Amino acid sequence: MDIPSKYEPGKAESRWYSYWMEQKFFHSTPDEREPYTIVIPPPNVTGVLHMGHMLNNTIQDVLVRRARMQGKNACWVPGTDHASIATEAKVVAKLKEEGIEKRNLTRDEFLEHAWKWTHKHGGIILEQLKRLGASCDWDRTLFTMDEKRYDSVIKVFVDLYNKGMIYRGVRMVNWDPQAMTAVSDEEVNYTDEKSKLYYVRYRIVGEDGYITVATTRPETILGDTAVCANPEDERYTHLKGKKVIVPMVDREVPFIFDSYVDKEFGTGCLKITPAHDINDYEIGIRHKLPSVDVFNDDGTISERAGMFAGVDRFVARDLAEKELKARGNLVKVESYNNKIGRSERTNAVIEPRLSLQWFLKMKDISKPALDAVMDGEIHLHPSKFKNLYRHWMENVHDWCISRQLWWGHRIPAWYYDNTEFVVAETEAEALELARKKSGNNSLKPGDLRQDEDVLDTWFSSWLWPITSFDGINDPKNRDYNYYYPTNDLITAPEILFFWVARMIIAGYEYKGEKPFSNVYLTGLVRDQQRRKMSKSLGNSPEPIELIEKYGADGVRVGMLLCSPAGNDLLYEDSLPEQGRNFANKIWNAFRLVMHWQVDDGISQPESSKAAVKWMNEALKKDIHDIELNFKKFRISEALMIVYKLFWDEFSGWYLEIIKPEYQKPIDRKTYGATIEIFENLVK
RNA sequence: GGGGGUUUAGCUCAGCUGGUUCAGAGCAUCUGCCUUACAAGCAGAGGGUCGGCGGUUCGAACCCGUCAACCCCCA
Repeated sequence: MDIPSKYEPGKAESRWYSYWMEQKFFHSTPDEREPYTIVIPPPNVTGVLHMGHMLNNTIQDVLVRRARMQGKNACWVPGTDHASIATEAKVVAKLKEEGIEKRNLTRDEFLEHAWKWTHKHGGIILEQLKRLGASCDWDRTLFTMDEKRYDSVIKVFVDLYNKGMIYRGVRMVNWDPQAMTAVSDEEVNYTDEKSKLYYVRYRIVGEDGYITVATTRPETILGDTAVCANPEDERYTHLKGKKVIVPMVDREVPFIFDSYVDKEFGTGCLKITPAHDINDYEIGIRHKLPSVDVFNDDGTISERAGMFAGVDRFVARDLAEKELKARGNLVKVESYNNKIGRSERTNAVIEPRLSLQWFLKMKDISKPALDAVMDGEIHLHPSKFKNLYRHWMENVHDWCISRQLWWGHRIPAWYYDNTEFVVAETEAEALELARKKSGNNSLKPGDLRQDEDVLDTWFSSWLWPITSFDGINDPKNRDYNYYYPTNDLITAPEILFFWVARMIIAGYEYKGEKPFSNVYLTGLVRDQQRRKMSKSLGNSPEPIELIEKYGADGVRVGMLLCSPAGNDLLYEDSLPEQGRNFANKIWNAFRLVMHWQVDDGISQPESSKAAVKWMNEALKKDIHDIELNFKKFRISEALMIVYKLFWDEFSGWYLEIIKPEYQKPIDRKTYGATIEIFENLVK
């Protein structure tokens, strides 16, 4: 028998994987065994595998395979996420390349393009996961917008609406003018950026004087409805009850006092634009100020502003500067660093904006989810995230769940006149409800108009552990009652709130039970300069190429060895190299043992006998330690024990001791024991 | 501005309720070896005021205070 001295992972891995698939080793159906369940954090349907996925899914694979070896009925449910904004943006961009503008398409036409795109790219990432060796139950593959998942989301929306937990209202939202949709608070990233601070003077009505206001956004002056100072600021107390004139539009607005204003900042005097700043909005409510929305959906200035109509907001800023200067209202301009909110999806500067949206009340519904983590019903690993979780859950805001997009679950609300609407699962039910509610029995289907907006993507993924087993449509079904609650959830800390917290909330609301017992938060994969690996930076290696070069197991062992829970992983090529070397080490140990001839005639030397005993003890001790580490979700450490056990104890000492002289046979007893040890090790 | 976290070898990190596994592991480095399983290997070696300062204690990487640096989240 000739075995090459170098392990060739490519061949072995693909052969084993097809064998596993053919034998349906990963498939699970409910039986009398204890279940072990993981639902995959669904990757973006049109995405491709990146380093984070590799780390994340490797950990899941380890846990699932371990459960399987422990005799549990292990089920790992794969699937993909429709990723509303991201996918829609990609489709829009692709259509644009073909010379098609989204606004020239009907909703249905656009969705047809989007589905085509999804079908074309949707399978890629799942195939890549197979290359990685992920032992998912592929027969259960799901999509957040397949029929059952879609229906579940609609049902839940209707249910929450009927319980009075979903409402429609005008609120300040984060508006992304490029995607032309509202985004949630969590989808806004704040960065320090250089900007200018403009000092602008406003004439005081009935006096000769001016007051000066500092602002970073002179274009919003058009929407000012007050000027405000701190009530304790003596510089301005004499202006009580006075009015001032807004420059450019010459509107008379009151001078008011509110303790929100920081005396130290700028001139201590703040212009109030309730339509375009969250704090101004709140001050506006307190002082019953009107609000003037000066922007259009795409970030250009609207007719309502009174000037610069149709001009982009950043161009308008420069125009406003010139205009103010020309009118003698501009006192000075300073350079200034301030925090700018940008959309996570499009990187466009977020515009705080008043808008009519759908919201989910979070306060009551999130209570059980807070308790579950605090009481240890659900464990976060590492536990340092507990405090963070509590802080967030105690300060939840209502969740803006509507998005001005087409790709997603369309809000099941039907309007039968401009403001009146009903919420129902189907149009037929809606019609019936509308007739009842309006008292107008002659309403026809054509009189109903469905809400144009879709739901936030997280409004489907927060149900994922439930809908994976169709628990909303059919709560009595066998899978749901067998697999739920799932055991462990593996994900990145950045979506602890986006997703994890909300899944816990949904779990208690719809099943009265936690969705999982353990949450393992992985670190981020970064490069040597600690930069997050990303496509745009181009600092990420291509995962599939790595697999080809080092073998999937090599890459996986390498990554796992140095990524304790919650710690970032600084990637370099030496990692998969180490993994590959380990695979090679195993290969060669196997090769050595396979070459031995067995002779029943010779007896076992004392040295071998002792070695077998010693090796088995070492093995027993390490298995015990490995168990302990798994219990604490210290997977890196567990793997390191295996690594050292195999490399040092087994290969370094044991094999050297029992190794017979060159070309001499080995005794039966030692051989048998060795094979047994080997098999235990490989597990 | 509020909260959380981190700081131990060149790098990534262990180190539990203070005391014989307390200064550790892997990788990297250096030296010597192509020795019949493996050079993707083997044998050996070096390397740290445990962020700074102060305190508690018979005793501190570990507890307390303080300062510093870095990271994350929220406004």
